[in-house]
Amino acid sequence: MKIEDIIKSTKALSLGKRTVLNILYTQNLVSEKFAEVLKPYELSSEQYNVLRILRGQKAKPTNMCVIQERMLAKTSNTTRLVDKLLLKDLVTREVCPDNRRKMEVTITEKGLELLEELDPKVDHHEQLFAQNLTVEEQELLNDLLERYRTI
Amino acid sequence: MKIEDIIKSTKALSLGKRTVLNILYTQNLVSEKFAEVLKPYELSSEQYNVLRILRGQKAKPTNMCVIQERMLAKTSNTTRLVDKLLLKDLVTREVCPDNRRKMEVTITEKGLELLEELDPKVDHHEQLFAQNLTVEEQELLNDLLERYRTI
DNA sequence: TGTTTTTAATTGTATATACAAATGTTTGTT
DNA sequence: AACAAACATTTGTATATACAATTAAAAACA
Repeated sequence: MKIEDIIKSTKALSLGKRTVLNILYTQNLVSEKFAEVLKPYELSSEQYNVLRILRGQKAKPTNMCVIQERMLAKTSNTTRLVDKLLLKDLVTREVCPDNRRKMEVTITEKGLELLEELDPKVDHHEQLFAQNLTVEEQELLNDLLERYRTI
Repeated sequence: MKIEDIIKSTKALSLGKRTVLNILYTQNLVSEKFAEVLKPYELSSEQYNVLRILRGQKAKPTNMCVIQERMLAKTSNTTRLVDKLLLKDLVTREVCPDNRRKMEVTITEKGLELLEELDPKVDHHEQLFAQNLTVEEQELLNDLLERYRTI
């Protein structure tokens, strides 16, 4: 569906505006579908993202600021996200012995198991959209986005 | 910058995952820059979006549900957004005389003036990104996104 | 050593989003 | 007319984001 029809615009949009709106709307749709995938597990996409980062660290303890810099949205609030994960026993948090300002966050066995259970569902979500384009088209889309966002 | 470098991924990502992350990250960046444009006017992007929709209605009174369906994020809370705009005298809200369930929201002169002042700054924001691609590439990007999100 | 600066994380406040429930109005049905 | 169903909006609660302020520890330095 064309973006003009989606926002029911009365007049034609400039190319620049159309591109911005298309990116915003596509992201909305992808995020919405992803939230549906996570919903049965009572996990928000931001919480999932933190777990994913912790697993990427090979389950080594990870500081708050490392988590923050690896998150897509340079969020302000890693503390409160980790709080939520702690309540569910998906991570542990301890004061770093070398530097007592830092916290060491580690994914638990339970957290790893949850991610493993989610892996195929996350793959499926990605394929839901990817299947609409050929491999070449996907590569092209990635390339265009990467160049588009260069400031 | 490649998406792998941005999230500092230790291992290579699948094409499907890369595309999802690229869309999420690009939208984040575009939205972040847009928030900067609006900040001096103490307007959030969602509030701007409501004003834009009301102007698109040629300043005719518009129901809450019409506003809602035209918003990119099928948000739950048009009421509270309109509340904020009311406080700033950018819109008016009255009970619809034909159907007392409905509300008629109208952009004020002050709201229209604010949008006019913003127009060139919004255009500039769009161009900031658009200038990185040729017209043909932008058309291609729009086309790929549109097809990608088809469920 | 004592003071200042920087760093890491947390907390507070305002705003926005998701979802469910509630309110009030209109429409449809018997 | 009385009751049920549908509709339009609002409200409540939990979560997330943006930004500023605060706390505590470490590093720099006079």
